[in-house]
Amino acid sequence: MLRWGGNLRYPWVDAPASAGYNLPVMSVSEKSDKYNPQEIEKKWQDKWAADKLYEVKEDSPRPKFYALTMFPYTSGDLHIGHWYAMAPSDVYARFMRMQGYNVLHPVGFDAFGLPAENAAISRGIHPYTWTMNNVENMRRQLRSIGAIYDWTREVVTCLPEYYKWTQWFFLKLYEADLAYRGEAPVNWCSKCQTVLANEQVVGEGVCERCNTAVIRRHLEQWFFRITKYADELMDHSHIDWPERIAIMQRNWIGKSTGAEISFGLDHPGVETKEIRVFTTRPDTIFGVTFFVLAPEHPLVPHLTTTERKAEVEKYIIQTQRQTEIERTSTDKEKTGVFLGSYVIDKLNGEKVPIFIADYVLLSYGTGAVMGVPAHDQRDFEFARKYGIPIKVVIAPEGWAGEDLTEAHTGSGTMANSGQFNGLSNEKGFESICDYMEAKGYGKRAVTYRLRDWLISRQRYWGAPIPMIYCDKCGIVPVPEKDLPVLLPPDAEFRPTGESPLKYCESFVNTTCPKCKSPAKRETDTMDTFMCSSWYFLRYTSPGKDDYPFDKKKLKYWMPVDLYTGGAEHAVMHLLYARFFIKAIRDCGIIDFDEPFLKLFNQGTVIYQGDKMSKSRGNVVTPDLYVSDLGADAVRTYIMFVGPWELGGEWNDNGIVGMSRWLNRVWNMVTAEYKEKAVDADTEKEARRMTHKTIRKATGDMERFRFNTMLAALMEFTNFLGPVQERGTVSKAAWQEAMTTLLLLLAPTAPHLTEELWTKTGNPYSIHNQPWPKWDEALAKEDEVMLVIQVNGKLRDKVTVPVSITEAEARELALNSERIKAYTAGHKIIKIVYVPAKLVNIVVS
RNA sequence: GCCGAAGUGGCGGAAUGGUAGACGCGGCAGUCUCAAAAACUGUUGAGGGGCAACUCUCGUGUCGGUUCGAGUCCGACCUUCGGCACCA
Repeated sequence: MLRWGGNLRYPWVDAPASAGYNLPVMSVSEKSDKYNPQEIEKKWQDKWAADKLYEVKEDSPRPKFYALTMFPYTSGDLHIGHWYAMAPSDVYARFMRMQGYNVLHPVGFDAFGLPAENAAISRGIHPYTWTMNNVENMRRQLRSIGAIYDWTREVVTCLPEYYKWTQWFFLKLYEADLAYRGEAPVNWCSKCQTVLANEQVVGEGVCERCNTAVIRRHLEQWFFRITKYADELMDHSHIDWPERIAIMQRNWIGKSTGAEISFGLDHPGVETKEIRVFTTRPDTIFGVTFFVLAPEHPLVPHLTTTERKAEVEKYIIQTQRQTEIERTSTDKEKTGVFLGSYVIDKLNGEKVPIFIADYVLLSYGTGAVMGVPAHDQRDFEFARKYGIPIKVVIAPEGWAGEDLTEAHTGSGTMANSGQFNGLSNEKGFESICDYMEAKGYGKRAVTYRLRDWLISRQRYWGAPIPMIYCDKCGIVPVPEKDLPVLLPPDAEFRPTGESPLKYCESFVNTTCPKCKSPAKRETDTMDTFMCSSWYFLRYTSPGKDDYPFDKKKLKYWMPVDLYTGGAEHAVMHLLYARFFIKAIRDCGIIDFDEPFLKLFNQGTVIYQGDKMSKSRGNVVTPDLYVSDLGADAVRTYIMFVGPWELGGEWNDNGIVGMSRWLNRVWNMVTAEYKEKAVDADTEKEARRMTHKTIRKATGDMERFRFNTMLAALMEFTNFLGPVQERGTVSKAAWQEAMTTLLLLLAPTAPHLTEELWTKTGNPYSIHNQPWPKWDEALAKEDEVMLVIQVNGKLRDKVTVPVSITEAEARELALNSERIKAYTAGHKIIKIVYVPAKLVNIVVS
């Protein structure tokens, strides 16, 4: 007997043989009552919980599988969007469980963050109360899904037992010099009164949370050195992630390879004798005709001549006044001002005028740019506007010295470049770099768009950064034994938006751990993405209180085998978590490189033209559907509407169809089956359908194609309906079909199938049964429809045995009366044959 | 502007380069009923021909191409949605 399927490797799931007649026997009770989802769902949820059916241990002989879904933020209500994330992932986790894995599928709450604090300010509720009330409600709603969550492992990030370890990790990163305090221009949201990471500035430069325009401020803040890991984070070759997400991360990191080139400076009263620029095009160095500094560049005041001073200052003020939106608008005309001073191009000794222009950003590269108008479109526009010469040094093909109408950014032959003339620009790139490195004018260099991760937030509702400022000792970390640094419960929430911690004396005033003199605590709290960078480690070790996790248990479960969630986290959570794992690996805390081996992004649920979310005010709660049709119908519908990765507009048009179908399944299984007119063909067909359906459902499950899996199960029941009515198969074949149907449906509709499984005399629980296997020999068709085409157009169809030979098929096709009508009078040029599928007769 | 994904009936959607529209919703007709709902059965892409069993033509965003054969592959374009956006 042939055995197929991905579970071959795991003998302990060796199911009742797939050939089928020895599957558990069903005895159907005479009394077939109605399907009542409300009753059975409650009953089974309670029983599963009481029996600890879904609690997992690390001592299983089965291989582990860590199936993780991004934990929800404690907004207070679970909506259809949450179900769309959680129900299918539960189905997959259940499928893997039936496939013989020891499956960890935990749940928890991302519980720190601004909305809790806003509720405190606007409604006088303490953030803790607001959050924990929401947690309570969401727990209830999560339970109604009927998922296999192991609630003993629940994580709530705002509880001291959790954030103690968030703070501990901060200290470890600080010890490893991966956390530092530095001054930097930061994104400031005046409404939230806090800084934002670059990733949290969205759209046209507005705050991710409140849509307020973000402004720039210079502040001392805490940073993580994520840029140190830029290269490693660019590499997705060891993880199975959607290419789309990998590309988004790589674009965000934005690696540029080029050179750092030194320009000479000889300006009265300025000590600095060089300014460095970063360029990706060192091959165009001979085309430099101007030089640009960012308006905020510290050298600008010193390089401005007296007669240019007024104009330069005016321009700087003008730049500051612009919002990020205006300044970064691509189609804005390039503007700038000449400082009156010059740098020296070291390669040819020429004087190059220095400008400032707002299109040069202090935060990228060195904050200075060499202007090569002939080969950079921005520089080209700038040069045109200010009458700066445009010097071609990379000749485009066929160029005969005429003026360019736009910058030539492609490749070409080096010209006007002294000793490098005649080289291809690619060769010129290398030669010029070699030359500059030899002369000390510059060197090859790499720059990233990625900035260090700014984690300070001027808010109350977050994990306090465990640092102390002492007048004598400077910055002193809180000793590990003093963790957690607790949030003071009595802070005052003012509508000014300022952090309550700043004004909470009992919190701020402390003693220096080193010298014991009076000192002050850091009042900033950590970005919540810090909390979500390690929660999946905590799930492995519930309640551990002397270390963030149990090392053995961590080693058993990590890394996460499958992580599912929305693609909106591509450059925030997913990048931070990867960085965090690499950082603590380098601190010696763990020994793997990536947190999530496989990533799957489900689509977004849209409602009223927008992503469904509480903050957008367009949520649809599943509670009403659940109380009306049952959680099983909602689960089934969510998975049936389309491929999981696509998402789409929410409507409940078809949900009643799922309810109908589940009812049909109920009636079919509970009704007594009577053999009436058993016929060999139908018997064979029934068994074929059973095994074909197992094959289809298994393949679809593996690919997350839940919609087509359910369609296949529906086709199966559509086939079985008349069979049951007419009693045309043996009781054994019928029971095989029923057993298979329930097992295949078990992950999708866990309550209904459990009820029917036990009701028909099978041992509790269906969720401990192995996934059925198919027998390829039984699944195989023995007759197929042979399609006959003439010139690629369908002209006839005949039923033939699968074993038909090419010669037989050709003969059959040519002798068909229908076909003759199309071939008569034409010359047959060739005949294409696809085995047991199609004959195409090509005629003149 | 750049990167990515997607365009198929009234709707959600299905289809290893080989019968387009599986499955479900909705619609229509019927069974049951005093009637309705529920349930069940049949039917349902558009257009044409035939009393009929049937049959022909067109049809997967647009225009080309490759192929015996294209929803599927290639090129150009249009639309929608996500992401990035003066990154030197």
